[in-house]
Amino acid sequence: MAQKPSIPKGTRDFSPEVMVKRNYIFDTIKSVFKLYGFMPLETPSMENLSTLMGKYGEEGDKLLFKVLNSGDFLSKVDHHHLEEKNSIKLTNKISEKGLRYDLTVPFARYVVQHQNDISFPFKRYQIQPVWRADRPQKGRYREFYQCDVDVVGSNSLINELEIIQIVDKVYKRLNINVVLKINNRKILAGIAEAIGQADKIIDITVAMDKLDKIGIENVNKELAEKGIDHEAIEKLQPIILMEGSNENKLDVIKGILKDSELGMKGVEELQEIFDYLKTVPVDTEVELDLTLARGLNYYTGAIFEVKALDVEIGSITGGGRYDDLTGIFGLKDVSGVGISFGADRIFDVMEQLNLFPEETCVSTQVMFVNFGEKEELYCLPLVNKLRDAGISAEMFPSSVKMKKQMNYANKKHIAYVVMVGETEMNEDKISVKNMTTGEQDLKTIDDFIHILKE
RNA sequence: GUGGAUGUAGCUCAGUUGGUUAGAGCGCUGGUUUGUGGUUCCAGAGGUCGUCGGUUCGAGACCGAUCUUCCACCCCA
Repeated sequence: MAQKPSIPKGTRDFSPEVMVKRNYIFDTIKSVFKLYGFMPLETPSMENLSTLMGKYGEEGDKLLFKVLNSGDFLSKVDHHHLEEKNSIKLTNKISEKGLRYDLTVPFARYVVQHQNDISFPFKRYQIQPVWRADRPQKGRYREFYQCDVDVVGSNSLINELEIIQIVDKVYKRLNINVVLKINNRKILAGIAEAIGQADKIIDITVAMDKLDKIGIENVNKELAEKGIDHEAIEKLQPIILMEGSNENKLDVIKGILKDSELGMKGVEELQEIFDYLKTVPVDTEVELDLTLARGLNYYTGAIFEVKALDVEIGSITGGGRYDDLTGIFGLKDVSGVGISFGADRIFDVMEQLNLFPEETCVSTQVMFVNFGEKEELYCLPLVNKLRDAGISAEMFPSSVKMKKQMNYANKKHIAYVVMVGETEMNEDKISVKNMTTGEQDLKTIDDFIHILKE
């Protein structure tokens, strides 16, 4: 017991039962992505640290998993670096690779690296694990899967519309009730400008974003702690607490931002997206939330976040537009917009609400009981016949007690058990037992296949 | 990274102010039934009490360290 093996903190094994359900999520998401013309892409788990560092803010750098260099890496390090015991400086000397933190930055790197082979707009989806050296909590893991869709090389807000449609369709297919919150980084910047605190945009928006969680008093307290003066906080109140329809909010914010060129640009963008939205059926509620702030380190336009309505779990999907992500890697004027579905949290939501369809836990449809050598030889071709007909079937691999074989079938939720002994072989028929009703009757293999194919 | 809780059989949990061979339910194995699972009844296996160290005549209970899981902050999917 003491030597029981284990896995690192915040990582998980996925049992077959769980994998079937996870694949259901991945397949559903993938099918929607394909419907909108996105193509698959994969990038390595490891990137050069130079690609990753500085893209997620100071906090992000700390949460990067770094990979130690191979070989005798310490021998090349200067003595004074070792004696200094400065972890950050030393890290630069002994590690040059890191595990990816998200899929967006590696994607931007890919686009820049392969710019001559790509024709724009470039639409890709990517479903892979990412790693964060965060302290784990419920719904928060150190290794988790993201399902990203992005379009780069197009400024059109039709792309934003498509992202919203994808969110709508994915959650409709998964049967999860959600609200899609939308905001615009330019509006946030405009607000900061309008209250005379343009340089404090990050502090202001991060505090505003916590409204739902900590309430208005605490938001104001945090703003004051960050050095925002009373007058500015006062001006912010009507914005933070703004209610009403999207149109109303847009009208009000338009008035507030009328002197901010950038802010007005954001208002226009949102207006255009809402206009586009009127042309297609989208059932998901799209709510303009002026306190929404995400990915401020690289988003420049729209910001999206999706929350499940029936479960308390934080956001299950997030994204936005980034105008200059490829610029960091030397490719200017390539704007992108994308969104990321958090598969692990979606899983938790579906598990809690019992939304996985029954079929997802069914593996084998038909099991043949094994009665012995003679029967085995007789049944093997029959099992194969079922498989050829596209029916998943298996024969119990040894002629152990029947109770054990039945038990196996029962636990695996196998729908039918076929029994072929001496009597059946003489008649050239099989006994088929329906495991849900308990009914059992004698028929030919062809009749059985015919029934199953209906 | 900071602060706080937690850890006893495969699972969910009991275990009184430190005191003999640590319990229950579910699950598992076998039998009741040598061609019938999911329901009954009977029997059985399984724990160096997260790990390491300390206090004590004696520790599952107390102390320290470490790990896990969870919660808050930070940030985020």
